[in-house]
Amino acid sequence: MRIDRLKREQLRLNSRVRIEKLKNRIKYIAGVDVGRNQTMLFGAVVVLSFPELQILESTWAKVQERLPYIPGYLSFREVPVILRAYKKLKRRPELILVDGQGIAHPRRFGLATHLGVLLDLPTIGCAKSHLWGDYQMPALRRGSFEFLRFNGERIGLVLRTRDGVKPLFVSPGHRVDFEDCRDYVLNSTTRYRIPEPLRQAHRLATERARGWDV
DNA sequence: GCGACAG
DNA sequence: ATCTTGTCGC
Repeated sequence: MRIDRLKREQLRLNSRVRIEKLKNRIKYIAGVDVGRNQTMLFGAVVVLSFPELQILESTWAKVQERLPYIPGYLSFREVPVILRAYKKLKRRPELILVDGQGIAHPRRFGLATHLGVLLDLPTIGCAKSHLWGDYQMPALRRGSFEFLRFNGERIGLVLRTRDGVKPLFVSPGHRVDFEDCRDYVLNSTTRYRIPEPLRQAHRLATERARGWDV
């Protein structure tokens, strides 16, 4: 079956994943997201200054959808259009926030990890809901978190980005560690649940998707 | 067989 | 992901 080939590809690229502390101080942070309209996928990338969080540049691209959404294989559906948009950027972000899981995935290869490995750039997965791992609900205060675990091993964190609001499922994508995940997600989140780079990428992706009529 | 299941 | 009005709570 075709899914078996995708699974083998995840396992093959898996050996390149590195979970380690970010080396450099970040000045450019990006957010990427994908929107849909009929059979078209719209990928958006927005680069912001850090820690000011001012928008510096944004690009987008559209492509025909190739695969349906299959839990565990989201990256094969969304990575192509994200790469297309990414290539149009002039600036090179030093860290990318991705709408989806990092290593908090059945084969430790979620969308953020897949993108990070292909670009060989630091990435953090920020999912709005749970996919993999066990956890306890964190306290209600912004900044509170609990580790996401699989067989006792840490694979991410459930992080409260706003007081009393549903937490985010954050996990290392590539070249970052758990502490980086907490630091950068919290420091790029202002008055909403979603970190600013992702909010902006989502705005652009849905705006392009809605304005598209075959 | 049953429940879970990023976007 | 996307479709959508009202509504609950600070």
